[in-house]
Amino acid sequence: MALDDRKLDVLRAIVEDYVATQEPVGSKSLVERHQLGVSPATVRNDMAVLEDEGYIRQPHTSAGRVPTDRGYRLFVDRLSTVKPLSPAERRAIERFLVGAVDLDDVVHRTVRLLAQITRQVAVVQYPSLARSTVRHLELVPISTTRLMVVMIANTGRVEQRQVELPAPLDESQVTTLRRLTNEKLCGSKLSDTPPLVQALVDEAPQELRAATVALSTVLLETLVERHEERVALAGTANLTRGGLLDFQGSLRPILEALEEEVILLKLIGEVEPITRVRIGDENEIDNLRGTSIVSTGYGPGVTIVGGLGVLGPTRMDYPGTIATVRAVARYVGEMLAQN
Amino acid sequence: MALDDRKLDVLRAIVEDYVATQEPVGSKSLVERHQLGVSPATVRNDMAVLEDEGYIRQPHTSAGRVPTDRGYRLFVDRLSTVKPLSPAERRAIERFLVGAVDLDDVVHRTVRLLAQITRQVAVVQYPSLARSTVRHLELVPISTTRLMVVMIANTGRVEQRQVELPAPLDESQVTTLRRLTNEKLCGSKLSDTPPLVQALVDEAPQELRAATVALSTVLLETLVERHEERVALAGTANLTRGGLLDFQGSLRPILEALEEEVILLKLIGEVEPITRVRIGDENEIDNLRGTSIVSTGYGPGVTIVGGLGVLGPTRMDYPGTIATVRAVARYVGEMLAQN
DNA sequence: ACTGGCACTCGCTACAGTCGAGTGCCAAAG
DNA sequence: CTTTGGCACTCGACTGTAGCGAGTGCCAGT
Repeated sequence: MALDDRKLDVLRAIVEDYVATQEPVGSKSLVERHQLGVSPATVRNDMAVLEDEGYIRQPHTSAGRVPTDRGYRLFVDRLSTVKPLSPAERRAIERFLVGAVDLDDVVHRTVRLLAQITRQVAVVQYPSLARSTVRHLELVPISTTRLMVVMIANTGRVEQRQVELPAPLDESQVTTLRRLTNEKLCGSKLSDTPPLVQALVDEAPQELRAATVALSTVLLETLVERHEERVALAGTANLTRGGLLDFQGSLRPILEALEEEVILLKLIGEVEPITRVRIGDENEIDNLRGTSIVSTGYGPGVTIVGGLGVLGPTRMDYPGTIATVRAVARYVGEMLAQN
Repeated sequence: MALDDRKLDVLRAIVEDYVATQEPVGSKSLVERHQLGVSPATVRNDMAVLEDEGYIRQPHTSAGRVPTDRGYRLFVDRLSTVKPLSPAERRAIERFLVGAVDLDDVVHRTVRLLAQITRQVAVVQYPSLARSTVRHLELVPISTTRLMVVMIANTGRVEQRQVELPAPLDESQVTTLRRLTNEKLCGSKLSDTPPLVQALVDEAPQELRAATVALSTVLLETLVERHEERVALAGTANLTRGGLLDFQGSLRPILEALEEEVILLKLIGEVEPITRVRIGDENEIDNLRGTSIVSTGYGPGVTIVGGLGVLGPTRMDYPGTIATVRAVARYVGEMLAQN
């Protein structure tokens, strides 16, 4: 049976009430709180249909109805209207982000801000190295056989790593090496570096050949393969809101999942600027079924350099959360564009 | 009334049993599990005294006894013997830390290791900048009026910050400025830099005067005053062990406290190599009364460059935790000494 | 197609009763 | 003076019963 407009209205009302009260909602209280223009009995019939179709369910035989993941999905896709942020919220975002002093600062402020406004767990990915270009490579001698390589990306990220040289280099050799690497790599996207690094080795003068080999290993390993991506997390305390009613009582698996950077990256490591909503079981991570995740990409201008998002109970205020996540992503993009 | 040896034995037995079972311990089960050589009635008398003195208490009138903070304190100070780590644990520590590739890596591995072994929340402070010396200062031109300052400390930490110049500088001027700053600051302790930075400004050639002023502001602000200290955290999921029996049911305040870097620093920002144990109410942070914290300093050789520690329920295995924290600190020190 | 009425379900709360671990006290023994 | 066995008492945990009420499904009537 198809769902007519009124049934959709009923579903919307159920979602809204349940999100607000956190209690299963019955037919009577529904008609009281919303102008549906029909009697409780009619609503009950509609509810029976909605339940048959899998959009809502009863926790116990004689209790009210609760939306299912499928119900939330329908709500998000077709029933909710975007809720614009209040001017106060906009101002709060701006005030909070202005004054950030370096990339670390921007990311930390953003993640805290997001957690605070949405009152949920917030995750922000650092600008992805894969999508950055090399601004400068610095080689700092630590001893005659040891260099510290510092890479500065155009997104403001700075990565460092030590490299053990097979043979000692003197000051002028380091200078040459520094010039060569910078000439070769500056301005290129990190994901494009492997062939360039190889060319660097091939073209190096004989005396620097061994050193460039060592250097190239470290460059490839650190900048392309390894932990490459970083994330910041905030607002875990918000998981305890709703006194363990959400998350069926056990925060354990959620906290465990949140400790894994890899998992966080999967959640919010967006490539597209699209805002994505994952509801309950739609989630790929087993530990996080039972939670919903709203994520989006951000970046200066139209290009995307990283993702951010929030995680909360499936019973969350989707319109509000989506609006906030988008707004914060836009502001962060503007912040980055200024550098 | 003074506590004779047997009363101390009884206290020790109570602490051990309670830590193991997590249930109030009664006189009968005590004599069953320990060879005290006396009857339950005698133990009861001793318990009454211990309770008068404030070392133990009854949750309910007709329940067994539970140690108080004061009881744990006495236990830690006088009754517990250091529990040496098993060879397996030692090997696990070594295996886990070997292969760390840069400072970030060392810190992350350490904090996860600590959380895993103790099965509690672990906190590790990055080597304090105040206790580091400057190894190198790099100035990277981003535009003609903008520099990125990258400071590399001897502990491996790298901090960066952008500085807006009052007037454009050309390449050679930047080189001069770089040479001057490095000559002045390299090798000196960060806490000693303020006068040196001032001298740098005073001695700068006329044409670079304005630039050094801008630079000095940023240097002082970033490297000395600002977020200077960083910490890593892991194992929050361990808070949920013991199914909310610890922490009287609410993780909220604890998670909130753990989100504040300032608070974490207070907890483990040790200056001395002494291992410190804070039990329950001894804690200065209100949100964390009800938890215990074991912390110690670490560093290469005898000097201390940072702190690390764990946080758990007052009902924790103190001897084991203390031994682990110390061992991990020692290994981290050795790792750092190798750089 | 909608509505009012009605019987039914079932979780929640309150209350009473039982059980048992553990205590405090006391008088007797060492 | 310390230790011990005995004993009455306390009180939380658990169990079973009963009443309440929100909510449902169904059905007959409009």
